[in-house]
Amino acid sequence: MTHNRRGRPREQGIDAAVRAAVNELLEEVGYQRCTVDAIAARAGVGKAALYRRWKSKAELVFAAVVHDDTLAAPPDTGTLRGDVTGVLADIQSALDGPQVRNALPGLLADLRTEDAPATRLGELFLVRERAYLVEVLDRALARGELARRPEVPVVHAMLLGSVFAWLHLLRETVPPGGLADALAPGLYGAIIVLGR
Amino acid sequence: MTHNRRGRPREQGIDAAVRAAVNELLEEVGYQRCTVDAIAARAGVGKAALYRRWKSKAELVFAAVVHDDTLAAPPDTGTLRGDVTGVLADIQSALDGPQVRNALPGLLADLRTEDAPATRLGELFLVRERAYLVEVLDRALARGELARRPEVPVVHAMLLGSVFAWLHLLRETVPPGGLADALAPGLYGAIIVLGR
Amino acid sequence: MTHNRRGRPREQGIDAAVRAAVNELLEEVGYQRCTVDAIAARAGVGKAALYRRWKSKAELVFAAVVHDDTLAAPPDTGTLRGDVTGVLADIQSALDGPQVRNALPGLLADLRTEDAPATRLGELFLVRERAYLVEVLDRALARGELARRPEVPVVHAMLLGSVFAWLHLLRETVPPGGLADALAPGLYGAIIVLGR
Amino acid sequence: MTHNRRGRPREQGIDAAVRAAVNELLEEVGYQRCTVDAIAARAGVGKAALYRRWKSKAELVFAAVVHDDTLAAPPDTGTLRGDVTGVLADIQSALDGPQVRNALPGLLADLRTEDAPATRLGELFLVRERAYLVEVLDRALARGELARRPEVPVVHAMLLGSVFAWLHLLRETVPPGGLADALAPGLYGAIIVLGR
DNA sequence: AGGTAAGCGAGACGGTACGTCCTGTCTTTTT
DNA sequence: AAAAAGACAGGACGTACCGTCTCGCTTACCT
Repeated sequence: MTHNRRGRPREQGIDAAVRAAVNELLEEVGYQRCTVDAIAARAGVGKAALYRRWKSKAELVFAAVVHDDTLAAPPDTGTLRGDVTGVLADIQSALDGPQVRNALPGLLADLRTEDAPATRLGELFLVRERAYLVEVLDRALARGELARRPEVPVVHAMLLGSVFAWLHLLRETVPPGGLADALAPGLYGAIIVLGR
Repeated sequence: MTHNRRGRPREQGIDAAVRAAVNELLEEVGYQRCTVDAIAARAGVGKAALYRRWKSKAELVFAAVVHDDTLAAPPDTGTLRGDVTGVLADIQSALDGPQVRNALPGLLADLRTEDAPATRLGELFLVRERAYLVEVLDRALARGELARRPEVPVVHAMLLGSVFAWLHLLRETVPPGGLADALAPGLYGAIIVLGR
Repeated sequence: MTHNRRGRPREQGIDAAVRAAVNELLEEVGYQRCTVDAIAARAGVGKAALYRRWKSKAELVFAAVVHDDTLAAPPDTGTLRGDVTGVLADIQSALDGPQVRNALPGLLADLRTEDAPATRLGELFLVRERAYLVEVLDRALARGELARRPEVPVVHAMLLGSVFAWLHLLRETVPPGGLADALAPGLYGAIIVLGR
Repeated sequence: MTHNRRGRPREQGIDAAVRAAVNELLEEVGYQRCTVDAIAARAGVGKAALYRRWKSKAELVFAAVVHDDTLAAPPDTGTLRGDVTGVLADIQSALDGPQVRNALPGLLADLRTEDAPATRLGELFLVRERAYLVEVLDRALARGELARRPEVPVVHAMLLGSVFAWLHLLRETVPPGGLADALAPGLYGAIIVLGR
């Protein structure tokens, strides 16, 4: 359960208002100039309410940027090829979008600084992503598309990394057919080779 | 030529002292707490001397962290498989190491903020990397290992992204056989499929 | 009567518990760090209960620090000289003591800020003090020790101010014979001169 | 000497600009709402420049409010009676005035909180005041107006305290003839009695 | 040989953000 | 309706860092 039964309960609307404020500010001014004071002001909220919920700006922004429905459902398209495309599209939808695109580099930098719980939040996201991946691979095994399951971290790194590199390292424009379609052939091939 | 002929010439030892100071500090305290003041103090140098050479902390750290011999020689091992492993090893050697590992996320965040010349430095690195990649692919074409040259940005994203994700997103430990060897099979397969 | 008959009656012990908590905290940490939250916590009381009784921290602390028996009885020693010593002792007992000594400066600062009713509390205290003073002077007139009654505010300022300055401005240690005895001769002389 | 010979020297105008800003703000909004940020903004100065010179808001305001010429010259009027009036006028001029009047209570409260150096600043002022007092008393001894020198702290408390109480405790309006003239007769009488 | 332009270490400067703290109010549930 | 608990808005404080500027000094080039 989330908090004690005694005392005034946390106000419901605040989380939503903050999430909205953060996303607006990220889009308008980017991560660095998305100030905690500005967030509080735009959300009509005191800074104390923010720090009562999140322990730093980084965690706050992370929580605002990662929606619950991100990576909501593992796709099942009937073929490994289709599933890989689906996973890539999910990853892209999580890493793309004006807000995340602005936030991610700063977030990576700030979360790394924080003692341990950098893990807490990031892992939460990655763990779910990896679970989807395992499911996709297991389905392919069941279908006979793979003879054995490749190392999951390797596949994870290739899929997640390819999307991330495209968006944040190479800073290429997203190709007309969609990023997932551009990356899927090669990464599908990689998985097939690893699972032979 | 780098500057006017008049006046006192720039002192020679400073670049080396600064590079050393930055690398020590990155390893000891990470990027965020690797302060410009701390760098200057440790290098026994005034801040003005730093800003005379580099236009921001990010460029300074970037310059200190990227050695000239990074990606020095394009590997030629006789096979695409071997060349891919070589490129991956080069990428790893550029992204790994205690300093870069600490610096990279912060660097990505700060360079993104800076107006245009974020490009200047980052691109310089990426452009060379991409040239090596083109050479590797062309060699494979010449050998008949590939029928056509895959989209270079796609290959680039897969290779660079896989290493980056392993080190900075998934934060996995480097496997005993080496990261390049772990990633090479799948990525080699991907290139083969794309070049068919 | 002070409040409606309906609903739960105000709990009796609260005033005493708060007074005790305030005095403990004043002694332990001083006025500024004697937080309203700390008072409530130590008294085992909600903050609302405090603000239902007093309209600000300053009034709360003031009420806790001024005992009812402060300046309880106007001394009558038979001589002006003795009466002055008595008044001084009363003033000292009101301004001295570990709690008041810690509280007074902060109290003065905060009460001054508050709109009008700063007066309400402070005056209450000063008015009673002044009444005692008038009585003392009138007795001296009746005895023939004074020919005319000196300006009361002047006398009041001299008596109260001397004690306050000793304790809070000069921060001298209280002399062995007692502060009242140290100050009485001079101030008695002053009154005599003024009443000649 | 005021600072090291190396490095950029402290800018001269800042102290004056800050002093002016503080005095304006004290008069306009009082001590509590005379914010450090507001001071910095009005003085056109960064907060760092303030905290480089003074270690807290209280010390900053104190320094701005106590001019060097406060209590500049010990008066010599030829008679103790005149000298006492002069000292009282000096004290009043130090404690009165729109700024000091607004600042003093808050200052007393905040300086008391700070560890030791509350002393540093306050004492500086009191020590000079006491020195003047000693000189006045010694002159009176030399003239034969006093047979022996009264306890200085007692006299100090009476003079300083009377003015302070008038202005900050009783909050009486300053009488038409001037506060010094109203208080001088009684306090002169007190000193005479003590010095008999 | 001396002037001068640019370099140098040191450190102060304006600006900006962070995270903490505290006050006075409000909102729960319980009594 | 009052109680304890504790969340809320607002706002100040003091710290930290960045990139710039200003000292007094030093070093090489160019007259």
